[in-house]
Amino acid sequence: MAGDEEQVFRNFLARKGRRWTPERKAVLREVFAHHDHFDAEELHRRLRARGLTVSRASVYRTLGLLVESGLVAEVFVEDGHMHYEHVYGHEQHSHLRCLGCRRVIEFRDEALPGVEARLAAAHHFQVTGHKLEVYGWCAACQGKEG
Amino acid sequence: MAGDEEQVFRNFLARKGRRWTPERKAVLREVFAHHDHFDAEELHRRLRARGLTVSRASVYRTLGLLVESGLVAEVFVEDGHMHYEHVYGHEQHSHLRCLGCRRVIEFRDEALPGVEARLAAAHHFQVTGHKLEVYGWCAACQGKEG
DNA sequence: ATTTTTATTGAGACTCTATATCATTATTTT
DNA sequence: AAAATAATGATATAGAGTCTCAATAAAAAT
Ligand SMILES: [Mn+2]
Ligand SMILES: [Mn+2]
Ligand SMILES: [Zn+2]
Ligand SMILES: [Zn+2]
Repeated sequence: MAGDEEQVFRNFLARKGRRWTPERKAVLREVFAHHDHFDAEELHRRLRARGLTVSRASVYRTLGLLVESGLVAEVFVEDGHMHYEHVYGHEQHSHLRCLGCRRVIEFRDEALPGVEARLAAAHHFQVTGHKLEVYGWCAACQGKEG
Repeated sequence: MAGDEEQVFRNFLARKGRRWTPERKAVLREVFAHHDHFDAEELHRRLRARGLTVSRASVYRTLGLLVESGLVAEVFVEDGHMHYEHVYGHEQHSHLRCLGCRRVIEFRDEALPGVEARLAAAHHFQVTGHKLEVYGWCAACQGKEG
């Protein structure tokens, strides 16, 4: 299960008639090298820092494929652009965000599966996932709102 | 409480040393004229259609102020840009989105206040709000995933 | 192994959303 | 009425993300 993301991605690509390339491999590896939230330009920078030449266009394109495959998820918009995280091999979780220092705390809550189930039943939806962000002020930032 | 948004906005502006102008009034009125989800350009178009001349810049600026005041909320990103809704005078709700036809269903779930409360306690957060989106396929769109 | 087919790449142009600049105008205060 | 200062609109600018296309490389066919 863990470390298996390459096989999952290759299967996904094969199923869609897409190809496995060194660029896609490099992006996949970098995305799964750290557990953190990142954006496209940062990912591009990291790859270059490792001496791997993957164009900006290919980074964006591969990121799209990774999201489509379900290995990676869009987490939130900050500073006017999307941020991502790898999700394959990790428990589903949500994000608690401090409006002051912008710190992000990951959390799991047992109530969410119930919410999904109720919605599926009430609206005849085939629910595939959800995104929950909770906002507020962390202990350190409380009272600095002005 | 309902229809009170003008007074709330004027108070908000006064408190921040900002001014009440015809342009801000026009934007506020248009935002509260319909209950739907909209984007900045659409709002601008609607104002022009009414014969009101408010520049694009002022639309974006006023939208920012409305969000800051809490009268309006950012709901989701679609087609690469933000969508909004007025929230003042309405019960808090979340959004169920069909990945096929992009239809949006509003819903309320009793579990959410509990989630907020548990997070506040566990992380010493002063929680101010949350945003929940649930994704899936509506009855009409199921099986068209390809 | 060679050839053929076709997806991918990279460079840069381009689109679009959103913000910044700044001279002019309007609101608020004195 | 005058002074102070915030807001406006036109336009420029920034930034994220997509598109184009000729060259290249992966996979399939022979
Ligand atoms: Mn996370
Ligand atoms: Mn809504
Ligand atoms: Zn904080
Ligand atoms: Zn649908």
